[in-house]
Amino acid sequence: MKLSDFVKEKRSSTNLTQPELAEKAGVGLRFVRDLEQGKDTVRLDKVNQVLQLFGYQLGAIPINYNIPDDKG
Amino acid sequence: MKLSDFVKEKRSSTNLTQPELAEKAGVGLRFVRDLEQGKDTVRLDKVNQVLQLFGYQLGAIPINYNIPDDKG
DNA sequence: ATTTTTTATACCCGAAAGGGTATAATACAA
DNA sequence: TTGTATTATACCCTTTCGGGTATAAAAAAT
Repeated sequence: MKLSDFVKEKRSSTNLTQPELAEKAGVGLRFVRDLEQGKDTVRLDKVNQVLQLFGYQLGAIPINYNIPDDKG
Repeated sequence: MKLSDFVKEKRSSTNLTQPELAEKAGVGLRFVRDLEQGKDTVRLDKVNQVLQLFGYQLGAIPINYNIPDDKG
């Protein structure tokens, strides 16, 4: 799953708007938008600030490896 | 496992020097060094260029979740 | 110990990320 | 349709990443 879609999905399942997520994560609104639009030149630490809100973080995973979701 | 250690380990298990890895990945030598030194303000796309050489990529993983290694 | 190889730190600089903000576009509700 | 809420795009500006390079430190080899 693409990172951009992952963030979108987690955000909407948490009922957060982009401005709310930005504030909670401590990043700019512009960053949240770039991230959800799939911009891949974003900074690692900023991405992690966002993911941390959902209990996730960036890590190296084998290509084509699927991370199990929260349900198992 | 920390990303910096992951890269170091993969690189040395592939018998590559930092300059060699940089060239193969298409990034600068400075970047490889920053990455292995644990700098967390690096760019996502550049990290992926490096990880791709080892068959890995960055992805959102649950905090405290351990990715199985190549052996299974 | 000495030489060679590899890695770490430091500097300069162009390019671009990211924040703020404004506006347009879209989605949604009434 | 009209009005509201949310998201997308665009601009300006400051900060800094990342490349190149040089030098120092460390590691490895002889």
